[in-house]
Amino acid sequence: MTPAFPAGFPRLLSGSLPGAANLPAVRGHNAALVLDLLRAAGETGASRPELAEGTGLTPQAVSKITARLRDAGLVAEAGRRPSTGGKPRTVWRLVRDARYAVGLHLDRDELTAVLADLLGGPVAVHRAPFDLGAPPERALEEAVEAVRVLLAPTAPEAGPRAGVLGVGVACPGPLEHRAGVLRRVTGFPGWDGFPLRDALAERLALPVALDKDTNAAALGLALRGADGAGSGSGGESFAYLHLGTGLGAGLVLDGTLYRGARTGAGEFGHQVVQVDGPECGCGDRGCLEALCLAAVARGDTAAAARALGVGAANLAGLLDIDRVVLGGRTVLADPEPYRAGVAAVLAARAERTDGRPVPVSTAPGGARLVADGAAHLVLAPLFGRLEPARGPLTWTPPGGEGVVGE
Amino acid sequence: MTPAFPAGFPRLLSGSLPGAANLPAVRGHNAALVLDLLRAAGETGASRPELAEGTGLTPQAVSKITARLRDAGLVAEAGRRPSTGGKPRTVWRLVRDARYAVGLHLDRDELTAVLADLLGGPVAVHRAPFDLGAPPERALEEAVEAVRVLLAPTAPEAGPRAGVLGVGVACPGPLEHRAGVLRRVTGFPGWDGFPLRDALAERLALPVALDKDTNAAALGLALRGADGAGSGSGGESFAYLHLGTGLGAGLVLDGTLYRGARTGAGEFGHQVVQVDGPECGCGDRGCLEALCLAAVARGDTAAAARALGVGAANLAGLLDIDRVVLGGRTVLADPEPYRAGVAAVLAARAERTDGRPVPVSTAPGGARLVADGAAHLVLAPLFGRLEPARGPLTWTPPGGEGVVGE
DNA sequence: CCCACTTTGGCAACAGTGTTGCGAAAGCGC
DNA sequence: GCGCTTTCGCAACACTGTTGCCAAAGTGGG
Repeated sequence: MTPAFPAGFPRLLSGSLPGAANLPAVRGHNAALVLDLLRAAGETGASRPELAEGTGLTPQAVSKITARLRDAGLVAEAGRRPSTGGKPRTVWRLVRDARYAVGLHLDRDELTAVLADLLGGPVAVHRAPFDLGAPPERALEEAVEAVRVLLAPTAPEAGPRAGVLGVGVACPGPLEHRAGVLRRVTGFPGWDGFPLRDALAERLALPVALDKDTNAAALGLALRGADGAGSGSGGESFAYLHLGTGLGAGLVLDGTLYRGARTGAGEFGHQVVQVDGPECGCGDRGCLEALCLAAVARGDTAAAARALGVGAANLAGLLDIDRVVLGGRTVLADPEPYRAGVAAVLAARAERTDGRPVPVSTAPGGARLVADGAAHLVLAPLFGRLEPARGPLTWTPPGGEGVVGE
Repeated sequence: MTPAFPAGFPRLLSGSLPGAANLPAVRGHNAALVLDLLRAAGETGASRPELAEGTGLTPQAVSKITARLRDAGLVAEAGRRPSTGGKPRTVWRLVRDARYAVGLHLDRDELTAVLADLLGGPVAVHRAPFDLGAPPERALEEAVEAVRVLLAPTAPEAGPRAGVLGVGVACPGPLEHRAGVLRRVTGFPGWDGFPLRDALAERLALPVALDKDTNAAALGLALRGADGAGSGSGGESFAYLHLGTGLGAGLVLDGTLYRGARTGAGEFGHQVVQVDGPECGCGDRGCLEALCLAAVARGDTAAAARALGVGAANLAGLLDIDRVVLGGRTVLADPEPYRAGVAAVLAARAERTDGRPVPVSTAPGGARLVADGAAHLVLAPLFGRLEPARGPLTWTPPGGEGVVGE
C-alpha cells in the first residue's frame, strides 16, 4: 500500500486546529518530541538513532536538536550503548534538575505544595492547614506564602527560584482553566468568579496554570505511568476516578488531558445509573455519587465498588479507554476491594462483548497525587503535552534568549 | 500578561504526539489551515487579510499559500469586498468541483453511494439493495460495482474518476478503522476479520477509509454544521446519537472525530442507566438501548425520548459537549418528540447546575446522512481534520507532483 | 480633477528549519 | 593489522515563513 497522498499534501502535524506553523514553532515542536521521548525513556535514556526512529526525524536533525538541548542544559550524555559492530551509540538522558515546577494543591482543609524536577519527581514538599471557606484574599495570601516557603531554600546563591518554570494549581471544581477563574466551588460560593490564576501569577511573578484537582491527577498519571513504572509514552487513553468527599473523574484521551471547552469534562459523580433511584443532593435521582457514598456510609464497600464499576464500564465503553485508575481518600483507605469490585464489573462486560477486560489499578503517590499532578500542568508543555501556562516570565534562560533556540 | 515562554520554546503545533515536523509537513499543515477556513467560510469566501487573521499566518505567507492552492485548482478568486478606504480585498473561495470523494454506506439491507464535491455536497447518488449477510466476497463485489456505476458518467473525456480522491466507507460496527478490518458485525459473523479497506482499495485502485456509520455521520455533521448552516468551524464538541436498529453514538471532541484506539468509542446503547433494570440482549441489565427500544416498541415515544435524554445528559456532563444531534430511522420518522424530550432532560440538568442547557437538534440530510459523512472520511484530511485514507493513488495531480506542493 | 491617504498584495532578500552527501571517528571481528 | 559496520558532525542545499519595501487600487477632501 503506497501512501494515499503525495508528499506535501495537506496533512496534520498532529491534531490540526490551532496555530499556524512557522519555523520557531517547528523547532519547538520537534524539540518537544525529542524531550518527550527522553522523558518516557527515563533511566534507560535514548541514543540519537533511537530518537530518530521514535520521532520520525532524520538522525542528522536529531543531532542538531540534541545539541541545542544540551546547550540549554535540558539533556546530557549518559554513557554509551554496547557496540553492535560499529561505533557505539551515545546515550542521552533528561537532566532532572535542569528546571523545576511547583505543584500546588488547594483542598478544602489542607494545602500541599510540591517542588518537582523535570520528571515530576519531588524535591521538596510543604504541607499546611488551609481553609477554602476563608475569604479569597486571605486564602490567596496563604497560598502565596506556601509557595514562598517552598522555594526559599532553593539555590540561594543563584537567586531565589532559579530554574522554576511556573506554578501549577489544582482546586476542586468547577472552574475555567482557560480563563484561570474559579466557579462556585461546592459549598464555597465566595470564590465564584475569582481570578485565581492571574492573582497568583502577579503575586508570585511566575507563570501559573489552573485546573481541577482530578485533571491534575490524571495528567500526572499520564506523564509518569499509573503504576509509577515510567512509560506514559504514546497516546494511551485512561480515566482517573476519584472517590473522596465527592466523586469525579479526570480523562486522558489519546495521551492528552481532555478538559472540554468549559473545563467541565470529567463530571462523573452525577452520571445517572438508576433512573428513579434514590435522590441525590443535586436534585436528580440515581446519581453515581449518591449511590456510592450511601454505600460507603453504611460500610458496604462491595456495593460502593459495584456502583463505581457500573460507572466505569459506561465510561470505558463510551470512550474506548485503555485502563482505569482509582484514587481519592475513600478508595485509598482500603484500595483492594474497590479495585477488585470495579475490575469485576469491567471483566463481566468484556466477556459479554468478547473484548479484553479494561485493567484497573489504584493510584500511586498517595496524598501527594494531586499536588504532583499540578506540577505537571507546568511541565507538560515542555513535552508537547499541554498548552503553556500563562503569566509573567521571570526566569531567564542561560542564553538570554529562547531556551532551545540558540 | 506576557507569554510564559520565550519564542522557540517547545510548544505544541497542535495536539502533539504524532509526527515530526519538516518543511513539507509545515507546508501541508498551513495549506490545510487555509483550506479549512475557506471551507468554513462557504459562499461568503475569505480575503487574504481575513485568512491571515484566522490562521495566525502573516499576510505574505497567506499570499504564497493561496497562490499555490490556486495553481493546484483548489481555490479561486471570487470578486472583491467593498473598499474600506484602500485597495479592496480580493475574495477567495473553494472550488467545489476541484476534487471529488465517494461516500459509501453499507447498511444491513441497503447500499448508498454518493459522489461528493470538495464541500461534501452531493453530485450523484446511487442506491441499491444490499445484503450484509451475504458472503463477504459477494458483498464486496456489489460494493465495487456500486462505486463503478457511480463513477462511470464522470468526466468521460478526462478519463474515468478524474479528480476523485478516494472512497470513504461506513459500516455498522464493530470494526477497526486503523487496520480497515471488520469485526463481528452484529448478526453477521461472516465478516469477522475481513480486510474490507484493503480489498476495496485494491479492487477500485483508489484510497479507501473505513469507519463506523455513526462516526461517519458525526464527522459529516462536524464539517458542515449540524443544521446545514455551514460553519463547522472551530473546535466544537458534540455527540451524534443514532437511534435505529440499535443505539449508537459518534463523538466529535474539540473539532476532531474521537474514535478510540480500537474504534470502540461511541458505544452508547449499552450504557447502563438502570442497575437491576430489565434485561438487555447483551446480557446486562438496564442498558439504554433496551429501555429505548422497549419504549419505542410499545409506542411510548415520550419514554423513549426520556431514556435517551438521560443517556445524553450523562454524556454531555462527562464530556462537556456543546450540543447534541439526534438521528437514525426511529428518530427521523417523528423527530420533534425526541428532540423535545431529550432537550427537556438536558434543560432540567442545566437548571440544577446553573449552566446553560445543551442545545438539541435533529440531523439533516435524512437517509443520506451516513453516506455523505463517509465521503468526508476522504475529504477531511484535506482540511486537516483527519489522518489521510490509505490505499493506492491513481489520481495524478495537474503538476505531476504533489497537489499543493508545486 | 487632483492629490493625500489608506489598504492590499507582490517582489526580493533573509533567517533558519530539516535534508542530503560525504567523510572522520570509533568500535568489532577475523 | 585490516576490512567492515555504525555513529555522527560538517558543509552545501532546498524550501519554509518573515521582513522591508514599493506598486497597485481604491476612498475622500479640496
